Amino acid sequence: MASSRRARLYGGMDAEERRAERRLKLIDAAIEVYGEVGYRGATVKAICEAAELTERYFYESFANSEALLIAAYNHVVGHLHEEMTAAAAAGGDDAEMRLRAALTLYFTRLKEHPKPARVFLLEISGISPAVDAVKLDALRVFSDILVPPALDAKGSDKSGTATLLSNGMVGAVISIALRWVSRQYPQPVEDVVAVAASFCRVALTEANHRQDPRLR
Amino acid sequence: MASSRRARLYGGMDAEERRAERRLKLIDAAIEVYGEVGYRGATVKAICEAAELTERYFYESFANSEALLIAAYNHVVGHLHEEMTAAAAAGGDDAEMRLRAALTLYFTRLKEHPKPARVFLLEISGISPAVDAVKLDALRVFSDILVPPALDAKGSDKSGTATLLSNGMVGAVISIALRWVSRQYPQPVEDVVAVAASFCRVALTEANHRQDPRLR
DNA sequence: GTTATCTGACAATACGGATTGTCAATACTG
DNA sequence: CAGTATTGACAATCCGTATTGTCAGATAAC
Repeated sequence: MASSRRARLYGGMDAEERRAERRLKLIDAAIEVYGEVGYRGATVKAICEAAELTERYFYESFANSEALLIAAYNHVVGHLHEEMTAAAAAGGDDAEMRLRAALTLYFTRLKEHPKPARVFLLEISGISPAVDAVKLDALRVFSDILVPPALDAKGSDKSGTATLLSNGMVGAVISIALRWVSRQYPQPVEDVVAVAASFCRVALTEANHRQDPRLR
Repeated sequence: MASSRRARLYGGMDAEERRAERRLKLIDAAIEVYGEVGYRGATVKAICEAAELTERYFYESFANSEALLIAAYNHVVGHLHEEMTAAAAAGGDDAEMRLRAALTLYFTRLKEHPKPARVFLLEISGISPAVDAVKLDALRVFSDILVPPALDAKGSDKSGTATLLSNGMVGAVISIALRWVSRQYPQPVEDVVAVAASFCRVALTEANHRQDPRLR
């Protein structure tokens, strides 16, 4: 019963496995095509051609273009965040060190993969409420990786200042990244990291100052 | 000859004047409609209805939807920047004071006009290269208003750090603004200004530190 | 009042892409 | 090998909007 008759194998693969493979190919192809013509310029047909699949398989895995965009975004960003978290952990106990490690990894990857960078930095905005929600979620994670929310800030922030700070920080980093990418990396990674870090430091230190307003 | 036969008057207006008036009505209507359904959801027809004009007049003044978007953007942002410049000037000689004055005006206006705020903060990105160029230009102006480029920084920045700093600063402010607007203004203007200013201060002070790297 | 100009409503056309459907070719199973 | 599941190519349909065109009615000039 446990291994009830499985679906016919093709290329040594389960029906499920084949489906999963096609799904991945579509995601990879989408990233590629988005990078060429942007999300808006990307037609279902073009993506399918790039994936060497036909439209039928598109709708097998995704309800519509937007679903694929979200899947592709999560695919890329999820992996990136994992790497950043690992890099931060490897950075030791010092908040400053971990921050720099995470940022360095971030900008390094951005430089290694220009195509997805452009799309997922820029075009991900304003597509639809669903996409925006996904992006907001990712940005929250991003922020928490860079500057982990202090436990002791729990009660001391009824005003929502912490939210503003983390917004600003993420906005600064993303904005720097965006321009750096679209100008094709005019500055070395270290310089970019240094500047980005100086904005993150605002969120890092300002949160503490807040505890004792007299410091400012 | 000087006052050669002008076009027939309608409603006491020149042909030119009527055209200009229609153009303005279209821009106002566009801002309204964009605010309701977003730029992408805004059809030519809907905008024309809101403007109480027919499509014919749309194409009289604009080559296509994108042209109207750009015109509307420049209309709103141009005015805003004028006001910010004035506010900054009224702030006196102190860079910090001028910064706060400009930011206060900025966030105050944002709160007064939620609809255009959303569109021109968010949806303006990634429409097309032409629109992006217009936006980049506006952001440069914005940056220069907040933190006027120091004259003495001329030679000391071959690395493009100043560019990175101003990108980050603008990114932080815009990002804060965006979320603040879409969350319907949870914090008072003063708090938002204070946090935004702390990010701007990075660009303000970091530029100086750069002159003597030992300071950091 | 007559005529030329301008206006508003709306029809006609054009276009591009999403989504679904058909069918023959191919790859596996027994 | 015969039979069925699976695939790939592509046609057919659907849908919505941009853009252009038509025409009767309204408005100003003389």
